[in-house]
Amino acid sequence: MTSKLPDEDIESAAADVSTLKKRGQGVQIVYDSLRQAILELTLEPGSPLDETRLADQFNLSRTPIREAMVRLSAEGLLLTLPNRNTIVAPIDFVNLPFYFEALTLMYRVTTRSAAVHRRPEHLIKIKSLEASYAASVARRDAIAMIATNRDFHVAIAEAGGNHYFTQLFARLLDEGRRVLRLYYQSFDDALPRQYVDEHSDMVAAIEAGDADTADALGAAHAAQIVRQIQTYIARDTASGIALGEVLR
Amino acid sequence: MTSKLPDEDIESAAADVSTLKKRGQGVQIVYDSLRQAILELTLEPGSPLDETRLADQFNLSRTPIREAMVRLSAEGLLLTLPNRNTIVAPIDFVNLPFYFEALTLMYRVTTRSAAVHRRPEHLIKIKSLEASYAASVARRDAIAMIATNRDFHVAIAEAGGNHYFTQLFARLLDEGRRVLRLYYQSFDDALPRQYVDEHSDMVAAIEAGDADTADALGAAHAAQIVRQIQTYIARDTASGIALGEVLR
DNA sequence: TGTCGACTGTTTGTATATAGTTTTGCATGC
DNA sequence: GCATGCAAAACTATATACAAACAGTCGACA
Repeated sequence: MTSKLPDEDIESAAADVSTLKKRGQGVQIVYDSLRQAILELTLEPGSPLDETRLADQFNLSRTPIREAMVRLSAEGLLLTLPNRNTIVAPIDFVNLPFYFEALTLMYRVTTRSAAVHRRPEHLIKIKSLEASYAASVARRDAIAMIATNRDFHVAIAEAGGNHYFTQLFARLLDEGRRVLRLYYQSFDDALPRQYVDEHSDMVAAIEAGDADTADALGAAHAAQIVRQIQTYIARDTASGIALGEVLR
Repeated sequence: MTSKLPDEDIESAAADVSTLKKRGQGVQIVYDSLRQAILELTLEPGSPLDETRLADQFNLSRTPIREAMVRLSAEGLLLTLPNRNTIVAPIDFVNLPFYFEALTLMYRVTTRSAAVHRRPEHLIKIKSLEASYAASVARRDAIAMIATNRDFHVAIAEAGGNHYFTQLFARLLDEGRRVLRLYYQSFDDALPRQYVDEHSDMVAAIEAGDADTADALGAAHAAQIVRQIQTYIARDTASGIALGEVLR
């Protein structure tokens, strides 16, 4: 199965804004579009990006395209092969254990910090995103679920106030969006409901300022996710299908 | 006091390689030069960078200069003001407590992980850098001390094997280089000797595979550094000098 | 004398052109 | 049938050109 070129998807995203782009906005539009396409797997891991083609699709010159690509490379979402082309960073299943380790630590640290440093405006935002997540679970909208779940936890991290943690955590959650996207493609919605409850408990602990409980809930939440993904991968690897497309 | 333009410093660095630069090397050279200049405070925090001038100094066009600057911005070492100029990122003394929090956690996590995952080739590299650090302390070479100390701890993080931790830790240590540079300007060399001993203990714990001891030593090492910098800043803030230049 | 506004110079953001490298396809020889 | 070498195409890295935005200055007017 040869991977088709997802020209139309990106092109449509570009066409929406091609008329009202101003000086200084071009790079941002390209960056946002590509980033979203990568994280939602519209652009498959490993697929090549051609500067000239993207320039045509976005109605820009190659210069802002390159700048957006450099930024995405710096974040690890793209891989630049010198004098060769640039590809979407493959999902690194080999290092998944280290990913889980980092993710778990950040879940704990950010939730704990939020319980200590949260202020009213943080709680408002967190609760709003908690509701958005619950709504997307009710709608069984997998893409919205993944995106709002990410935003929910980033909001908690922001309440913690430590910019270094927030940034690493956001990067981990984004990276995780790609794995989760694979994951959610093949299972019922029983577990997301469980997440809704866990989110609710976390918010309560944060609001109460109970750092230890928040920490424990963060750890449990992380363990939950890790266990599910591991189960999924084990099952999938055993049957030997589907992942081959992405592993390459 | 108006900040002088450190043209010559960067220019000399550029001149060294201007003759033997090849396609694909230009951006890397600019990136490395600027990065080093920023971290060693040759380029003062807050000082502006002019693309055209840098292009002249490096004998390149503005395109590779911009690309290097975009990468440095993504790492937080530069601050881009849209349609205005780009400046060296100021040192954020306000968020220093969060910096210390992150640094301490990473010291603990990386040292612990190293004790678990280290392999012979890691130990060889770590010991080599430990010796380099001791040598630069003996020479009372502050710049080398700071740089090798950074490399020593990054090597430990690499032995831990978790790329996410290594990357955050390296970024924190680099950011710290700028603070330490201020710090080392005004004190005797008694404390670096203490660091040499602490490094030695850490290596021993890592080699023995004693994770808990390694963790504790990492925490103690971090606390040591934090306490010293806090003392320095408190004293300096009290006297009201020197920091004004950088705080702006 | 102070304030507002147009003008000018400087610098960035984007477009286009040029040069150099890698890949790919084909042809030729073994 | 397969390997090897050459040529052309494709694409990237860098250079240059152009246009928009902002900062500072000077002058007009209140």
